Amino acid sequence: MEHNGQQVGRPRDSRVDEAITAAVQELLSEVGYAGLTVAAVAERAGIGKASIYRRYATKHEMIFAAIIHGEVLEVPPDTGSLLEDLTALARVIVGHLSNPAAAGALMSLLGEIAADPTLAERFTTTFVEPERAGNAELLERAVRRGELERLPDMDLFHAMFGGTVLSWLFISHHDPHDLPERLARFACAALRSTAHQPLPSN
Amino acid sequence: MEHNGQQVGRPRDSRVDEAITAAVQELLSEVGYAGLTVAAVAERAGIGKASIYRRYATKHEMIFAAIIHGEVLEVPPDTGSLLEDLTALARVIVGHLSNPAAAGALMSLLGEIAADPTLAERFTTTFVEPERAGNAELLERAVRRGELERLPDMDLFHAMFGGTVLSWLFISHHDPHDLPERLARFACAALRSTAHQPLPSN
DNA sequence: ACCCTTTCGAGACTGCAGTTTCGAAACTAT
DNA sequence: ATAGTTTCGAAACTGCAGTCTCGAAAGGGT
Repeated sequence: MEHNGQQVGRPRDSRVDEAITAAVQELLSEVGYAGLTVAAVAERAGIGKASIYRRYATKHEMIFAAIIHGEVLEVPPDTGSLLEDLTALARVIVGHLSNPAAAGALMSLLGEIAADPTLAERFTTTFVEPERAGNAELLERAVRRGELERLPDMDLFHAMFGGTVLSWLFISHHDPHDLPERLARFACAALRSTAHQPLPSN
Repeated sequence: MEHNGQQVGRPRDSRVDEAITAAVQELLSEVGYAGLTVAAVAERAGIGKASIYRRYATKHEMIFAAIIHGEVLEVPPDTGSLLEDLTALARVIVGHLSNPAAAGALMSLLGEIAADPTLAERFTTTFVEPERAGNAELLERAVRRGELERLPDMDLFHAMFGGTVLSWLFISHHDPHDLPERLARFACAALRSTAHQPLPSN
């Protein structure tokens, strides 16, 4: 019998995992999402395709894993001001989404996600939830600081903040240069306003 | 020589165009974006695949054309209230984006657009510009009505409003049921606030 | 030592879907 | 009529995702 959770058989070579994610990231920036082939990834990584499919069920999952590799969306440090905190947050998001390779990949991935509940689930727990929590943490700081009376509609705020950046970059195709300042000012004004009149219509 | 703008050669059969868009729309709602194949479209339309590729450079363009077929994003009628106008606008957007078929198609298309400037250009003039103009018209009504002192940062507002719906549906995967009311209330508060203190930090 | 299991790289194989080619048909101009 | 051009549907072509097999290697259990 086996001793504990130890696996029998030859253990996986962690360098293979790294080689795969590295190859995907490289090729993603070279040929883009649409031009990326599993065979090319295997060749670039110096491994067999079987080693890829032993880890990921589909090509999309492989790319997904490579994209999120170490992509922890960290909350910017406390600046002491809600406006500046939001500006910093917007800058982080813009920074992550400005990488043109990851950009197209993310959108294509969202297309896949719309048709694949499993992938959607993973995407939510990996990306959406942590980011939402980060947003909440940032706003809680403002509440503790006294800048806001209470937390706003967090679901809405989260969708609004990230969604605005997304739309700005990939739908409007505007220059992200001064987006952080403009968005932060807008969001800040909205937050202060809604916090004081939380349910104006009822 | 040719007489006027008349084309020489066999004229295109307009029924082919209609058959294509109809087949795409049907199949899109039956099998979704990922499951849609050009062969299936051709078969359903009773035509050859060449007739499709003579009209559209890629499968994505074909789907894009079928989706936007007659999909003019109309501005909701004047309700006499900014809040209700925004609610109606949000409902229109949610309505358009709630079709699960169009959902995946739009996101996949955005992925294509990120790597195809030609497609991006067409998408902008066909979708983005008219929608932005519609948003502006709705806000101008509020200004004329006296609810707002001036138009806000329209680039930002447009990205915010549509982007929030997009993120809400396709990233957060929340129920769109009460989104229009919540978004409209949020946007309304923000607009009134920013309009009264347009440049608070300078 | 000897088995058993699993991973490894390599490559062949399969099935499908996007794209192109082809001969026939439809139309205009001369 | 005839030539030239373009569209038509059918079928062939191409390329890739995904699967499978192979012999070798790396572990652990007994």
